[in-house]
Amino acid sequence: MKRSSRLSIALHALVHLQAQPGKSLTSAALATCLMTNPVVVRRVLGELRDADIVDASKGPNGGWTLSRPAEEITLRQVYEAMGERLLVRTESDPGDKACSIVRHVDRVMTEFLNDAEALLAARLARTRLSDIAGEALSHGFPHLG
Amino acid sequence: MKRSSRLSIALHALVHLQAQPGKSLTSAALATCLMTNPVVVRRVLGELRDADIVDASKGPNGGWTLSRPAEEITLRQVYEAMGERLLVRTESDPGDKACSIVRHVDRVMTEFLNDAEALLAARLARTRLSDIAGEALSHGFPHLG
DNA sequence: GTTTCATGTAACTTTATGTGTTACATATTA
DNA sequence: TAATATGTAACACATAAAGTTACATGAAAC
Repeated sequence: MKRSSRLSIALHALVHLQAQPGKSLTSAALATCLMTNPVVVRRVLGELRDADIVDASKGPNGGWTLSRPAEEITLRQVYEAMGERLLVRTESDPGDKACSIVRHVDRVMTEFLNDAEALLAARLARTRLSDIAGEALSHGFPHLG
Repeated sequence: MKRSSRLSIALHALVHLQAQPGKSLTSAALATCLMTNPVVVRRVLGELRDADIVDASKGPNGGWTLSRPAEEITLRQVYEAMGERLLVRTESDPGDKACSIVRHVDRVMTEFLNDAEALLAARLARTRLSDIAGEALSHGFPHLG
């Protein structure tokens, strides 16, 4: 499988949960939908649970549900809950820091990436789970402008 | 070594080339500076050569030089020459496309990432190699604003 | 309380990707 | 023609993500 499909898996699972309000879905059921493994689902949703985005309950009739309405869940919350980086890291070898040019390039790139990360986070905060889930919204993503 | 240090290697090499105007540096010399392997240097600079950012010459006194002044080389050109993505890919498993939710999430994420990519590219276009190389510019990266 | 079912998590395997390395062909200069 | 540098294929190695197995823990239903 591709690298870093975790965010995609998370969103996919959230859309499924939102599509069945009040009903809890098990890791196994979601894994079937997402064509992956129940443990993978638990690992991803576990991070969302720690961020109070979803709830997990054990035992019969247990499973996963949204902690709050889809209108109150932003993509930024999901993104930050997972500790994912949308931007690749471009750091150098640690043993390379003796070179002043390396340090300079690293610092310059780090500043750029930090700024860019904040920019993207702000954009993600504008989109709610309900925005990407509804059929009515087949127009796609709100444009970055 | 870390993931995706290619862009860092490229910038580091370009700064070195710019610091020695008119003088060609060999892959071996650059590899020593960058604490990596000559072949790695050739692989990275080879892509910049294809984009007419650097020139390579063989034989004695051969090596690498900038194709044009550092003021005329933008980070966007470097970035695009390398086919690098600053943003991670978040696509799903190909066999997963039967699910309409997967397709929808993928499309939505792809649109967002494409927009974000264009945004970042525009920012990168504002920065020239000469901006990050000069000692006078110890103030860091031009802020994204 | 016991059974059942679902999450929680550790441990390991598999797979993908980037990087390091060796080897050698090709081209250019003296 | 000898020396030197790039160009590139082929392979080894390291790392990280994902898949998998196994089992402990907890909650509901009977």
